[in-house]
Amino acid sequence: MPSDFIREIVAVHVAEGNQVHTRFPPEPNGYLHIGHAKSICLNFGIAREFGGICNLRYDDTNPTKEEVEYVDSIFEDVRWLIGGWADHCLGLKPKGKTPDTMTVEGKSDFYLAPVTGGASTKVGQTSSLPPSSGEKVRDRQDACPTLEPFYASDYFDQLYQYAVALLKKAKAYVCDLSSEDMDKYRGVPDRPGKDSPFRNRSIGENLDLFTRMKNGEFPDGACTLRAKIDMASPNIWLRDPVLYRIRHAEHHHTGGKWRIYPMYDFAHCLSDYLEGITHSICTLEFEVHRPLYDWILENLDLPRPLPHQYEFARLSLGYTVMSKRKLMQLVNDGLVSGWDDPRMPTISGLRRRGVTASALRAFAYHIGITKYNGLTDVAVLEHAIREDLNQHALRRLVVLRPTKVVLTNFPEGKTEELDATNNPEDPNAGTRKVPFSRVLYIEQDDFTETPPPKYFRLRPGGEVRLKYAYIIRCDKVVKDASGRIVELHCTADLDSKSGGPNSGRKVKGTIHWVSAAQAIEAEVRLYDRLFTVPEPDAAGDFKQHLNSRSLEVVTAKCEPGLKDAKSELRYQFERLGYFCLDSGHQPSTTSHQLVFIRTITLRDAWAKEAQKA
RNA sequence: UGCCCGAUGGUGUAACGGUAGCACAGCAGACUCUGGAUCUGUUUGUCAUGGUUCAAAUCCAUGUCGGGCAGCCA
Repeated sequence: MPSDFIREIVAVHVAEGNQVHTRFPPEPNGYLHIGHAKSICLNFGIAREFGGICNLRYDDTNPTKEEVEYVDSIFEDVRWLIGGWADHCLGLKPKGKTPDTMTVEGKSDFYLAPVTGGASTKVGQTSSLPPSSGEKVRDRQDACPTLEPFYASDYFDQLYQYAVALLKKAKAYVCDLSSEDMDKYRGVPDRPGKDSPFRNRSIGENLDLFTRMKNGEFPDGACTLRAKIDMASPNIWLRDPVLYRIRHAEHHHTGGKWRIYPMYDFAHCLSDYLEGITHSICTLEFEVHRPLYDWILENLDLPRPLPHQYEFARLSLGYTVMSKRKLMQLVNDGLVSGWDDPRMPTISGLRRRGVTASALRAFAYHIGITKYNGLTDVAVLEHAIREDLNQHALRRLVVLRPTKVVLTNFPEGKTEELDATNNPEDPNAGTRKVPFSRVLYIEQDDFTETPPPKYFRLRPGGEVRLKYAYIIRCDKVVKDASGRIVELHCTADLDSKSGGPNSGRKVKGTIHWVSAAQAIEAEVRLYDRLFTVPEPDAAGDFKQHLNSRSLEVVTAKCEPGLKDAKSELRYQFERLGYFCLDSGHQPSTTSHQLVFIRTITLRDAWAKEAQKA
C-alpha cells in the first residue's frame, strides 16, 4: 500500500472514526492525460484503501471552453483506468439528480449523495487487459443507463443561493469595474490594491443588481460579483476575488438557463461541500487559493463539516509536454492524428498505444506523491509498461524488415509444424504450431557481412539457431547488380531440431524467423517518443523539438496465426517489442487487413553494446 | 524588492530526534533456444552556514537555489 503525506492525513482522519470522501474534478475542456492519471490514482486509491468513495465531477463552470466530446472522453478514460481496481469506489449519481434540500441544526442545507457506480458502469474487467481498449462511448445513454458523474453545473441554483447569502451578510458586492480597471485596483504582489468604488453599495442595491445580472439585463463584462475580503492582503486571491461573471453563452450541460457563471474558487469549495467531500486534493498551483477556499466556506456559516484542500506536485514527464493547451495545439495543428494519437501522453493515446491500465497504475504508484516539482524520467513509465506486458503478452514471430533465406538442404515443398511457446512467463498460456519450410524471412539486422565485435547473429560462414527450429549456417550471400542482398543461402543442421534428441548443441545466437510461404503481411506502426529533448517546453516553442522520426510504418511478415489477432490481447513479437492491434484504425486507410502498433520495444542490451563500439 | 511552497545519489521517492533505505537508470557478472525475462554484486546522496541536543536529513535561525501567485481560466 502506498504511503505519502496526504494518505497520512487521511489515515489520521479515519483513525478518528471518520469516513473518507474524495473527488476527481476535471474540467471538460480537453482530454485527460497521464498527469490526470496520477491524480485519479491518488483520489481513487485513497477511497479504495480507506473504504471511501471518490466522486467523478466535471468542474464545468466555464461554458466557453467546455464540450460534450470532452465530457464523454473523460468518463470513458476514468472508467478504463480504474476498471477492475476501484470501480466499487466510483461515486456517481442518478441521472438528472440535483442536490436535496435538508435541515441540519435548524439550518437549511444542500446535499447530493453519491451512488457507487461499480456494477452499473459495465467496466467489470479484472484483468489488466481491457476487453475493448479504445472503444469510444458513442452512445452516452448506453454507456451508463441510470447513473452519471457529478456536474458542478448541477449546483448553479444552490451556488446562486449561497452567493445571495454572502450578499445578505455584506460579504460580497456587485462591482462595475471593467476588467482593465479591476487589474489596476488589484495592485501588484508587493503593493496593496485599493478598494473598488462600488465596494460599499448597500445590501439592497447589491441584491437587486445581482438579480438583474442573473436575469441577463447586463452584457458580458458589465459587472461582477466579488467577495468583500481585503484589498491589502499579501495574498492576491484575497483581494476581493471575482465570484460570478456574466457570460451570455450556451452551456453544454445547463443549456441556455444561465447568464451568470460562478468562478472556480466559488464553485469548487461549495461543490466539495455539497457532495460531502472530506479531502479535496489538487495540484500545487492552487495552494495560494486555499485561504479563499476556506474563507468562502467559513463565511457562509455552514452546518456540516467542511472539506479541506490539500495540494501535491503535478507530474512532469521527460520527453513530453503535459499542458492541455499544448496538447490541443498538437491536435489542432495536425502534428498528431488526434487526442488519441499513440504518441500522445493522453490516457486515450496511451490506451491506443497498448499501454494497460494496470501499467499506468503501477507507474503512478512508483512516482509517489510529494510537494516537490521534479521531472520524472520516462524510463519509469517504460519500465512499468514492460513489466506489465512481459507477464501477459503472447509471444509471436514477426519479421519487420525481411531478408530472404533459402535452406538449400531442406526439401522443396515440405512443411513442418513446430511447437512454439506462447508465453514463457505463463505456463498456462500453452503452445502453438508455427509452419517451417525451405524459404524463410529473417530480420535484416540479424545478418551482416561485417560483424562488429560481440555480434553473435548470422554472418557468412557463421551459425545461429532459428528459434523453435534448426541451427543454420550461412553459405552464400546472393546480391543483385547494385550490391543489395537478395537472399541468403544457408544449410540447416537437420539434427539440431528444437525439442529433438540432439537439440542440445549450443550456438551463440538465436534469431526469429517466418516461413515465407505461409507468412501474412501486416502494417506495423513503429512509434517513438514525440520529442527529442527531455524538457520540450523548457524554453521557446516546444514544437521545435518534435521528433521527425516519431513514426515509421513498415510492412511486416507475420506467422500465419496472427490473422486471428485480437484487439483485447497484447503481443510480444519476439526479440522486437510489444505490439497490439490498432483500435483506432479505420479499415479504409490501408490496404492491409492487419495494423499493429508498437507499444514499446524490448530492452535492448545489444543496442547499448553496439553503441559503445 | 510582497506572500506561499519546496530542496535527500543521475532521476523519482523513504526514513516523523537514534544504522540514510527503495525503485528506475548506470556499471559488472551469472543464466538464457528472446542480446527479453530472471538472479547476484556494485558506483553515486541529506543545498549552505550557524545554533539546540548525548545524538539532526529531521527541530530553530540566516542565506542560497527552484517553483507558484497580479484571468471576469481551471
